[in-house]
Parts: sequence; C-alpha cells; structure tokens
Amino acid sequence: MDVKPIEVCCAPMLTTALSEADAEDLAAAFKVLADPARLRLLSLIASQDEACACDLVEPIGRSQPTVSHHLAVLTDAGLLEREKRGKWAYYRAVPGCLAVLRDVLGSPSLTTTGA
Amino acid sequence: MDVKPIEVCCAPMLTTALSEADAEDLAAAFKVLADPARLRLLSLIASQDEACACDLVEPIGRSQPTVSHHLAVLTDAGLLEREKRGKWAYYRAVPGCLAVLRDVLGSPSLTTTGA
DNA sequence: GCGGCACATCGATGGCTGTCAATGTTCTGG
DNA sequence: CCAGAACATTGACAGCCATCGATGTGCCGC
Repeated sequence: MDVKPIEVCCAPMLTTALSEADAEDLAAAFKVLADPARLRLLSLIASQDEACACDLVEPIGRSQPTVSHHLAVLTDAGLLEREKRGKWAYYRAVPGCLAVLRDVLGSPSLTTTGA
Repeated sequence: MDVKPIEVCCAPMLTTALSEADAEDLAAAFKVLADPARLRLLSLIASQDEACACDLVEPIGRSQPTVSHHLAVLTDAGLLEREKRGKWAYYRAVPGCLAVLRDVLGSPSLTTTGA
C-alpha cells in the first residue's frame, strides 16, 4: 500500500477546512484502518500485551502471506511495533498513535449531538 | 461505493477484540473517510454552517459529477444532510456522527503516550 | 413552453489493493 | 551441514473505486 507513518498534520477537521496536502495525509491514515483484516489484527494485538505472528493467522482466517502483509502495513503506519525473537515475530500496539486520528475527528463537545 | 450509515457497532477496539462482522462495518465506515476529496468536503461544510453544492466544486478541484458522487457517499454514510431549495442543494454536517468513530478509537487515557 | 442552470445518474476506464501460491530468508535442532 | 519451521517477499490476478464525459431530471426566468 506504500504507507507513511501517521503523524499530527492538522487541526480538527470540523472547525478548520483541510488543505489538499493535509487531506491526502489524513486519507492515507484512514485507509490503513479501512480494512477488516487490519482492524481485527490491531484489535487482537492491542487487547493482549503482545502477540506472536504465528498466533494471528488462524483467527484472522487469511493466508500467512496476507497476514504478514497487513502486519507490515500497520507497522509502516506506526500503529504496531515488531520485535523479532529467534524465528518468531512479536507485535505490540504503539500507544498514542490512534490518538492523532481521534483528535482530528474533533473534540467530544463538537461531535456530540448534545451541543 | 454502496455505503451504509455509520452506527455504533462495537466496544473500543483497543480493549476488546473485534468480531469479523464488526470489523467489516468499521472498515466500511473508515473507508468513507479514506479519500482526500471527501475529507475536504466534510471539512469545508462543517467549518461553515451549511454549504451549497455549487460552491464546493471549484475549491475541491474535481469535476461536478465527482463532487456530487462524494457528497452522496457522505450523505449515505450519515455524515451529511441534504436539503434541496429550488434548484440548489444545501449540505450540512450531521453532529455526533463522527463521535461514533472517535469512541471506537478508544478513550484518551488509553491512546495517549502518557499512560 | 423554451432555453438554461444546478444537480444527479450512467457508462466507461485506469489505477489501486487485497488475496493467494510460490519462493526467498533466517533461525533452530540434530 | 541439513531438514524444517516461522516469517517476509515476489508475482499474478480479480475486484473495487475515483474520475470524467455524456446524459437525464427538476427548477427557474422570460
């Protein structure tokens, strides 16, 4: 997918109009999350402390190369960290990375129906 | 794009593993945001109170059919409301819709590096 | 009603990407 | 060394989607 790290790039999008460049970066970031297999991988890994790649293939229900591909995309985006131990690869969720996207979606007071 | 309305579908994804069905719904929601033109449209409309479609074609820099297509996708997803007045179409951001996605990305305490 | 404007829809097309089989690479045990 | 396991990479393919030109559909002014 040719992914770049997710970074702070702009103010909350509901209050300030996005520039073309910021919109490109943001769209690329959301594209990483726009796949069921990647969402499940990220969710699975984050709900544990860390996870070995060998334990992720079966629950996701895709081939080993496909899982490896998605893990690479998530890692390139900065959402996961990879640590090799012997012949195994352990993945861990990077805290704070999703917060960037949360903040772009606006403050709670602005996105809540109540106000 | 064959879009369905964005709805609450699951607990925060960093604490509980997503089911296959929830992951599909969530991925579809993020896919709506995974396009620069749609992000800019949503941002433009939300930063004003409302916007006429005729004023959106030029700043986005795409053809009129393309802009109309993206507005339809955003409306189908529940992110925009359309109101026709005479031959014009006015769009307005739906408050609270993005909050659903915000919540899925986790609570601030969980996604912040500090804790 | 007739031309024209605003907007939506249709059809076609090019590029992107998720998927898998096959293969490469690195590590382990013997 | 060698066989095998775990994981990454490559190549190929199918499906999806953003984009545009052309056309359709209401609405307005004259």
